[in-house]
Amino acid sequence: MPKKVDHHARRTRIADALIRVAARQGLEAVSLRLVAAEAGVSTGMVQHYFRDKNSMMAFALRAVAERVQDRLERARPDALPPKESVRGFLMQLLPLDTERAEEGKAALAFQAHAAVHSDVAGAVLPDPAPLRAHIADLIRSARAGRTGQAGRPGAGGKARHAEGPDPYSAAVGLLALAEGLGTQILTRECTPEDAVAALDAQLDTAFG
Amino acid sequence: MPKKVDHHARRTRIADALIRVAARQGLEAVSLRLVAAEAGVSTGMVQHYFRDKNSMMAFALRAVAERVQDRLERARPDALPPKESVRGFLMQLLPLDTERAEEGKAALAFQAHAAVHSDVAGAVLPDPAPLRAHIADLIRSARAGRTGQAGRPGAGGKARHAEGPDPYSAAVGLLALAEGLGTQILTRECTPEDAVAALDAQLDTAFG
DNA sequence: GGTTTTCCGATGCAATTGCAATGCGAGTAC
DNA sequence: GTACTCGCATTGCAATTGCATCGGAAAACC
Repeated sequence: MPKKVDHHARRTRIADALIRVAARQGLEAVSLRLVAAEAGVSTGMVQHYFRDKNSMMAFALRAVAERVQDRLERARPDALPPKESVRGFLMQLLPLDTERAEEGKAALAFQAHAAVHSDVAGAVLPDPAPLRAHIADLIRSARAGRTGQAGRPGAGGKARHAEGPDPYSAAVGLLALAEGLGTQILTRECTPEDAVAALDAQLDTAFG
Repeated sequence: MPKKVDHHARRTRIADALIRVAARQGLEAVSLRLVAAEAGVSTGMVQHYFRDKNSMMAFALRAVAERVQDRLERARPDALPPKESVRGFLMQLLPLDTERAEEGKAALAFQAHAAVHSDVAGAVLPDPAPLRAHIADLIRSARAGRTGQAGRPGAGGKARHAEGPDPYSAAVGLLALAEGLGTQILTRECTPEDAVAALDAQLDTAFG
């Protein structure tokens, strides 16, 4: 048997180059040759690891999604009170530094791509439900804590009192809000300060 | 002097074709020939009305923005109570029917484009501040009304009591939320029902 | 050490791209 | 009626695109 190479590593390296190009010049500028040049490899190698451009795009799409997911995992300080924990999550979704801005631009480009090519997106993108459920649980536990009951994030028990919106709707809203604020920051429709203020305001109401 | 034609109408017709192509296949698929074919004209005519592809894209970018703006103007029922008025606005931003879904896909594609080519976007996109200010005023007037004072939407007076988040942050949040929910609907991350529920929940808290 | 199988660089090709150049027809001003 | 100018269709071209093909080189297994 011949040379043993880490296929996944090679593919990821190429996908990273693709993401960089997409973040800098948009998906329209993504071509086999340009991606290969950005990755510092030959176009032949790109062809070797991806049967065609579409599969390369699909892999990169998954790669951005995983990158975001990874950052969320890393920023999971379960020791903090629920509200601060959720705030930590959502802040990670805002493009507040150059690294996340680049990532956000790539993610935005891929969102547009996914909206049009829903077939590849559906097969590759992760299910957003678990994250929503986790945040909803944190909201529930925070409210339970405020009324004296011990919060049990995993139990999914229903709070009796309604001192705020339905936790699930609040979770969906918080995530969508972070995403919307993120794209508005990227398109300069919104300053980072206003975005953080709006997010904090929404956090305050969601947690009662 | 020769034939007299409505330049703006021609350009708009071409831009509409571009938007249709972008909504169906994404901005990557936009080419002079395809847009011309979609518009039912020759590529020569497209070249006649747009010096190059970039200026055509810029014009189309402005066209989508104006289309959204027009729908918002049309859906401005000032007779309704403030909360319902704002709800009417925000609902128009959600892609709940096929027409708005198509428009939303095009808008999403252009957002990604604008995030990367901020120069053209900045020169062409409208200022989001007036809309935010209007919504913030509606929030203020609704709260004033609830404490017995007459609401004066244009006055911008500051409410003394804090029975909710800062109106400006609430307005920024509501608009960003609608945008985020809209893209999540388009990417199938979120059902329309969940989106409407999340939006209504947020409306309830914003208006106290 | 030979074999074999994977890796991947190089080249070629048909299709498509944005755009320039050319030409002409039609309609208006005179 | 004539001339002139704008409106636009056609054609051509260099560059780029995605992809197929070929060839060699390097490494693991016998």
